[in-house]
Amino acid sequence: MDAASAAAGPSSSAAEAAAAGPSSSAAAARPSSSSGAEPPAAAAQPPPPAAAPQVLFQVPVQVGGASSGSGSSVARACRHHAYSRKQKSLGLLCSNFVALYDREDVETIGLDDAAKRLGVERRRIYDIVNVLESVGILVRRAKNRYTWLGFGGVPAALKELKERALREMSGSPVLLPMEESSTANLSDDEDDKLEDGDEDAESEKLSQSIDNTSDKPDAPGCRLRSDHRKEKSLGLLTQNFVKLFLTMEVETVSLDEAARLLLGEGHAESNMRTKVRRLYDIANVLSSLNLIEKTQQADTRKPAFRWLGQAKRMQENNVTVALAPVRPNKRAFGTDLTNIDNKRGRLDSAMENKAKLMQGAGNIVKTFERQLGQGNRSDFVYGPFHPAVAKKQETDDHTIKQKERRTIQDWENLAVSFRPQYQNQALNDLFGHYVEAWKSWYLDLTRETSS
DNA sequence: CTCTCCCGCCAGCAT
DNA sequence: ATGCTGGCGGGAGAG
Repeated sequence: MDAASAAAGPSSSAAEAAAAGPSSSAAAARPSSSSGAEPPAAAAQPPPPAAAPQVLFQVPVQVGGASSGSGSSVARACRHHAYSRKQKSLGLLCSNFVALYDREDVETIGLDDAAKRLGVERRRIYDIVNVLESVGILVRRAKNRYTWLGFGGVPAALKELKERALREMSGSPVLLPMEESSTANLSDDEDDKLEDGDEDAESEKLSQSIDNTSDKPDAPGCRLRSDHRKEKSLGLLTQNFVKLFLTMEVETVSLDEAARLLLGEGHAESNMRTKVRRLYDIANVLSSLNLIEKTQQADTRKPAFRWLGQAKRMQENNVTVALAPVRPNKRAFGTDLTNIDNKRGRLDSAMENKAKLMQGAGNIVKTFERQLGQGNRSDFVYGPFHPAVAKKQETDDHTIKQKERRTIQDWENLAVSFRPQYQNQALNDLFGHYVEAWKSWYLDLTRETSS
């Protein structure tokens, strides 16, 4: 009740409606509940390599394939052990999804078909598909129909995402003239504005909703709903989450921080929770894609995610097959470790350095709030934030005194008007501060080095 | 206890 | 009207 009411209040109109149902439904829905159809042989299992076109996944677990008639004996025998969340995780489902479709002969995917084959509800497929689309692994073609692009599409998608992010940051007005007026009347937390122009190839899902209102370029009323909804889409959230990694040098981000960054500060707590829940979903599938991995922050031990950036698929036997040069010690989602990272040589080879980065990342929000509170001071320096471009190894011979400086050329062009355009005020401002800080730092540096 | 995150209701949009 | 999408948050499993 408390939760329900609390949730209902702050959130959107749709929220309370949902709030009403859950309790009852949830109860019935739980574990190996009844609810009509027997939960099929759960999710998943890595399909045989040369899977026949009609692969039907089986439960990888002890529960046994217990397909139809509810494997009475077995099921009952270990009833309470029968249900395991892990077997139904989005991550596992994603792995199976990929295993099922990542073949040359696959090109279009039907959601129903996928759901059936994987033995899950259609709803879950949407989750998977939305994030996969965000990273370019597939594209929505039509209702119920997606085209498989495969991992080959990832690099391009990431590149695109990164470019878009940088473009947004560089001040090029990305679009949405009418956004804010619209969100105003929606009682909902208008925390996040709306962002990118999203007419990029891969994100036609988004353009779709824009199409039908196309005739009137400035008819705010119409787009509102869908836009508002779109703003919160898993797909967009995925993209923004990824952008976080692509545009900042911070390697590790806790979902908490991510949520805050993506949400802004107006966070209505319940809102934060929701966002974090979504981020968990996203992180799970991104993890199964090996785009990120779970670790923990050096100092806090707080769980966080590290960007790997090398999408690769898992082989049935759980052996990961790299599609591109990947860095060594890989880790499966969920495992923890101390972050040892041999990827970037000297830059962060030092633990302290790393810890410091993390420390800074952890303080982003607080710092940001402080900044907000006292108007826009522009001389604040965000240590941990360095545009990802910086990773580029430079062979250039600059008069670089400090290691950080080595990446300057990469950013030079951005220096001029490094202005974020994230749809939410907080992120926007955050970047703004960062950029301002960086700019002045950069100017100082150039002044001092070149003269 | 907190952290994770599965689950399915149901709103909103497309057909 | 029907069907497709997918936001959402309850609440249970895992730690």
